[in-house]
Amino acid sequence: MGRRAAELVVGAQDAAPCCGVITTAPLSEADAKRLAVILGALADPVRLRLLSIVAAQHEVCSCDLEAPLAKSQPTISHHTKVLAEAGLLVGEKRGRWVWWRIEPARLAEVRQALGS
Amino acid sequence: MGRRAAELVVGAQDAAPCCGVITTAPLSEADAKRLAVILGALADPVRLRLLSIVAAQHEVCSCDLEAPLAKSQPTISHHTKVLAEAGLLVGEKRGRWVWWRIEPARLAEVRQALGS
DNA sequence: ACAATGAATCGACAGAGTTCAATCTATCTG
DNA sequence: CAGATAGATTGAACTCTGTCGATTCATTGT
Repeated sequence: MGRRAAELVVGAQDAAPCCGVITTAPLSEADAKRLAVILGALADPVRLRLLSIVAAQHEVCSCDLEAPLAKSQPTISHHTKVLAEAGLLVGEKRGRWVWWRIEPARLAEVRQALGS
Repeated sequence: MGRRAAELVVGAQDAAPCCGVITTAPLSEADAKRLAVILGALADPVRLRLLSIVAAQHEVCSCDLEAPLAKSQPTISHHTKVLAEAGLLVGEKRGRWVWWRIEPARLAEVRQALGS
């Protein structure tokens, strides 16, 4: 490996299309479950604020989230993991740091699933 | 009271404007908490399917939800209550039955909170 | 190689959420 | 009024989730 900082995308998802529109036709159990996981990732005050902080700054280091969210390092790590697994956040490891950014397409999918 | 079936709206909410847009600026703790409650109401496979069934039929009786969702009567009652308290569902009691319908404005609020 | 540092993982614990049987309440029908 | 029925409430069992201290892993700089 070179000395150059590796650019490694963390938490990249298949980005499954995910689910139908709930106001159009009855959801299948599988679609409902998939959508519920994503909405579950959003349904937490700390994660919502985390997302909003990242969105406001375009890109944020994990280390810069502990203070504004007033949570411990393991807790921040847990929340970023949940959001990344839901495809809402993408992390890029640069050296010792992980930089996070929003995945706008995923958020758009959720909005669409919630009725065009 | 007359013999006529009372038309009583169940679970009507203040319909608080609820929250800012998460992709615009950091959310306050209060806004994050409010939005998390609504998203939490959505973050369940049974409730998502319940919503989609109601939306597809415009209006549905509680009694007609047990079979398609394969849940007990108390469980259905619990879920409709959660959704009504979140302002996503509105119930109208007519005689022995409660008829539920979607509150599209609330769903629109959630979509807006999730980005433009 | 070694010390320092940012992040992930593990283990434990408290609090919240889902589910259903049993029960209670309200309403309709005979 | 009595019986039947739709829905709400209660209580208990079980699972899931958020949180953090301690630890481990990965990377950087000396």
